[in-house]
Amino acid sequence: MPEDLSRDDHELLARIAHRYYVDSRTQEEIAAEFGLSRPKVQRLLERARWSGVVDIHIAAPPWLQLDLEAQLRDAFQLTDVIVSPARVDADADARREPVARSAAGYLARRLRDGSVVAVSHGRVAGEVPRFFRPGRHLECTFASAMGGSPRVDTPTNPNEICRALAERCGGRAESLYAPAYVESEEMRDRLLEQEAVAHTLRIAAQASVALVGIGGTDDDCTMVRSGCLSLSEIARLREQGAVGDVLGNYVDAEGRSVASPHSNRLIGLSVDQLRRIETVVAVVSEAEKLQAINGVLRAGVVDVLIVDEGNARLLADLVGQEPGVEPVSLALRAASRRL
Amino acid sequence: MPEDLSRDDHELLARIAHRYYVDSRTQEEIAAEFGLSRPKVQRLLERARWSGVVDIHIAAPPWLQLDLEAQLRDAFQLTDVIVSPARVDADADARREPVARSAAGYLARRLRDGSVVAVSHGRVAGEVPRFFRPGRHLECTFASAMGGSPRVDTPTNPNEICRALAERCGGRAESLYAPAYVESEEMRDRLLEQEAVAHTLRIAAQASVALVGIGGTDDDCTMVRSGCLSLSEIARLREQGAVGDVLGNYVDAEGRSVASPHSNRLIGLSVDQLRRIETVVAVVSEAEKLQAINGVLRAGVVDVLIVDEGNARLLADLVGQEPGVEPVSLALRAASRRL
DNA sequence: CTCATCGATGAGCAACTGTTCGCTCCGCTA
DNA sequence: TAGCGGAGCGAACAGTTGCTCATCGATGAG
Repeated sequence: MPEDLSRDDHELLARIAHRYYVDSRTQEEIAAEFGLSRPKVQRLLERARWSGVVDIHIAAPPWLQLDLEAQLRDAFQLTDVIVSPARVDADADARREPVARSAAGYLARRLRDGSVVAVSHGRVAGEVPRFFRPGRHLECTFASAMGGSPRVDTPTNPNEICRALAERCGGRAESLYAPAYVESEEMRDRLLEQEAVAHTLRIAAQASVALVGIGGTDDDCTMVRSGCLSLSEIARLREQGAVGDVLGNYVDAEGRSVASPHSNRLIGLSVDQLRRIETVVAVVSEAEKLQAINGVLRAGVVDVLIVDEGNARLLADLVGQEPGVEPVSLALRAASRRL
Repeated sequence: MPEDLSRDDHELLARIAHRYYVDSRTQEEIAAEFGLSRPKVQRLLERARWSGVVDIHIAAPPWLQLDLEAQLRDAFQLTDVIVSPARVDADADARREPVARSAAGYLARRLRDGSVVAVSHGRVAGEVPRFFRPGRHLECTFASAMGGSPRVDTPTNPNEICRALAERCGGRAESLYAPAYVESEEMRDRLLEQEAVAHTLRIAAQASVALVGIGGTDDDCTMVRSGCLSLSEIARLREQGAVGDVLGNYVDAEGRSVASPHSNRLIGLSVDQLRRIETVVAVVSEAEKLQAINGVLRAGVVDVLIVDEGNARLLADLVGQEPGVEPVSLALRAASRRL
C-alpha cells in the first residue's frame, strides 16, 4: 500500500505510528525515544497517514453512505449532506419515509429555543412532521414560506406542515393565508400589502432554518399537479431551460434563475431571501429528480441536502464526469491528513 | 464489531468519526454541526474508538513484531523493546546479526555529542560495531563496564568493542585494563585502587547508556567458556537458583541477586550502579536464553531489550501464562484510547 | 413525597498538536 | 569559487484536544 518508501522508512513510520496510535504515547515522548524533534515526529505521522501505513477505517452501518455524502458535500460546497438508504422494494410513498425521517432528525438536532423555521410545500416535507420528535419542548416558530394550493392534499401544504411541526414540539405555527400563485401581478402586490400576509412572510424571511423541497419541470411535477402552473406554462419554462425550482423560483441547469412571467405572480420567499437564511435544508426523494437537484444546488441556495440514495448516486456520477466542478478526489486527499 | 450499540448510536458514532477522521473537521465544528457540546463529541469519538467503530490499522512491514514488542514492554515495564526477525535457516552467528543491527541502529539514534556508553562483553555486543554507522561524527565516550578475559575471541571483549564503536563514530574509547574475575577479593580491592582501573569504572558508572549482554547459567555459557567461572562454580550458582547474569551479576528467576563468593572477585559495574544508568540496553539472541532473560528483566536493571523473535515469543508466552504479572490485555485496551 | 446516589453534562484549563517561519545545509550553476 | 534555489530542520506560537470538576437531572430507596 505505501508509495515508494524504503524498508527503513517503512519500519520507522510503522514503529512511530504504533507508538502513537496503539500505545498512546505523545509525539514528544516518541520524539525523545527515537531521537527526533517533535515536529519531525509529526511529519512522519502525517506521512504514515498519507502513504497508507496508517489506515483509519470506520465501520459504518451498512445503510450509511458516508463517502457519497462527503463527495456531494465537497462538490457543491454544502455544509451537510445526508443520504438516506434506498428502499427499492417499496412504492414512492414509502421511499419518502427515510428522507423525511432524516430531515426530522436533522431539525430536532438543529433547532434551539427561539429558532424560526421557514417551510415550503412538498410531499417529502409533508412527511417530516410524522418523524419529528425532539427530546423536549422547543420554543420554535414555523412559518410558511410560500402560499398554499387547494388542489393538493392538505398535509403537503406549508400551513399544514407548519402546524404539525409546531404541534410536535410545542412551538408556534405562522400560517400564510394566501395562494402560492395568483392570477396577476397586481393581485400579488395587493396581497403582499395585507398585514396578515406580510407578517408571515417577514417572519419566514428572517428564519434561521428553511425546510424546502426541490421541484421538477415535467408535466407531472408538483407545481402542475397543484394547479399552480398549467401544462403549457411548465412547457414554456422547460423551453427556457428551467430544470427545477425551490419555492416556485425556477433555475436552469447551471443554477441561474429563469426569469418568467410567473415569477411576478408568486407569493413566497425569493431566491435572494432564501440565500440570506442561514441553513436551507432541501429534502428530495422522487425518482429522476437528478437535473432539478443539480440545478438548484448550483444556484447556491441550499446548505443541507437530504436525499435518497438513488438520486445521490446519480448526482455523484454527474459531478464525477464533469470537469467543470473541481475534482473531488484531490480535495478529499488534502482533507484526510488528520492524525 | 461494536459492543452493544443501538442502530442510532452506531450511526451517530460513524458519522462523527467520519467527519473527524476522514473530513478533518475539528471537534468544535462537529459539535456545532450535530448540536452537541465539544466535550460530548470528544466522548463520542472516544467511544467510537473503544467500541471498534473506528479501527486504526498499521500496515507494518511483515518482519516487524510491534504487538509482541508492546506486550513485552508493558509486561516488564521497559521503555523500549525491539524484536529482530528470526533467521531460522542460519547458524548462531548469522542469527546474531539482526539483533546487532537493531542495537547499532538504536545506539545511533540515541547517542548525542557528549554521551557516555558503558559496554559489557558478549558475542552479540561484539557484532554491534559492524553495523554501527551514525550519520555524523559523535563526540561519544565508550567505557568498558567490566574486565576482559584472554580466553575468548578478542572482538567479544569489552575493550575491543569500545574501541570499534569509538572508531565508527569518531568518539573515544576508555579501556579497562583488568580481568573480569580475579582470584581473590583482596586482589580485586587492590586493583580497584589502581587509578587506571578506577578511572575507567568511574566513567562507566556515570554513563547515560549501557550496552550489555545477558548471560545464562548452563555449562556452555560465556562466563564458563571465557574461563571466568569453572564448571563447578556455575553448577553451584545454578543450585542457588541463578538463571542468568548481567556483567557477571547473577540473578534468580524472580530477579533477586544471587549472592555468591564470586561476586567479590568481580571487576565491573554492580547491579546498583547499572540501575543508576539512564538507559541500559540489553542485547540477546542465543537460543534458549528464556530463563536468563526473564530473570534479568525482573531484576529491573534493563530499560531497553533487543531480542530475537524466538526468545521474544517464548518470553511473551511465559508472562502470558503467569498470573503474577499484570494482565497485558487490559493495559493495552486502556492505552488504546488515542483519538 | 423527600432525599441520597449516580451518571451525564459542559465550563475551563492544562497539555498536546499543527503550522509557520527563519535557518542551515546541501547540490547546482555561472 | 561564489552565488542561488530548494529541501529539511526545529523554535515558537496559535489552535485543538483531553481532562478535571462542579453542577444538574434522573432514578430509586426510604
